[in-house]
Amino acid sequence: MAKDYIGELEELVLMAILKLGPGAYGAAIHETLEDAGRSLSVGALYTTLSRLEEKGLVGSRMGEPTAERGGRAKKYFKVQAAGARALRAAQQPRQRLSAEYGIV
Amino acid sequence: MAKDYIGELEELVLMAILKLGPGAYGAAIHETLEDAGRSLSVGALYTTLSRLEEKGLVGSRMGEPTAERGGRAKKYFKVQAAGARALRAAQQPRQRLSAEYGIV
DNA sequence: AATATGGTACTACAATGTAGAGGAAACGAG
DNA sequence: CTCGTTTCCTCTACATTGTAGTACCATATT
Repeated sequence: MAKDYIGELEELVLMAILKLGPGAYGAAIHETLEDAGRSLSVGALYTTLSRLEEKGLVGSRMGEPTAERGGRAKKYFKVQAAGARALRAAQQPRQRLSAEYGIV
Repeated sequence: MAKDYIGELEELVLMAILKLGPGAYGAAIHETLEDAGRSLSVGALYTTLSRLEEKGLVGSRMGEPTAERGGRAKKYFKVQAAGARALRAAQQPRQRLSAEYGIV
């Protein structure tokens, strides 16, 4: 694994998926991030999701269309083992640095 | 302030400077990051430092040459108020997301 | 059938991350 | 006093991530 660092957004997206659990699909993830204070466009999110999927950090499955107005099929995402690992790896240096003066 | 997100490396560099305090110069920062488990080339570090300086997140001053073998003048960096703010801003969404399932 | 709604995909460009090679300055040994 | 060694900074070029806008699709309402 030559390159194992993920970016800032990628990290947040992974966390949002974990938080949402089984109900993690695009729009919900977007809302979660906005609520957390990280504003971004919907397009930016899907691009990031695609890249995470390419790298094997998240997996996805298409859901059934719901009976709501505009109920298009949702794409549900979940964090793979490799994704959880990448998340931990991303957080480690920060923890080591912050531990010493408590800025976390 | 249209764009106020900083990247993963930028964040770590800011933290390393804070940790080192007055003794924060290139090589020391590099060593600190390596020790924290974030390996990177020296070139990558200086590029990042320049960009942080351009953005006004860090300031710098040239030191006096020391009396060591090869004791060339060092460039000392410090985190500006805007840098500390950016650091906090970068950490906020992560905290809000992680608070709920404790992955931090 | 037309439009509103909730959702995903594509495209193109900006910002960050990355490393390598290349100076510049100071010291010690000859 | 000049040469190699050490320490440190700068420049260049390219890869990866971040960003938003726009297009697109399917269903429900009217």
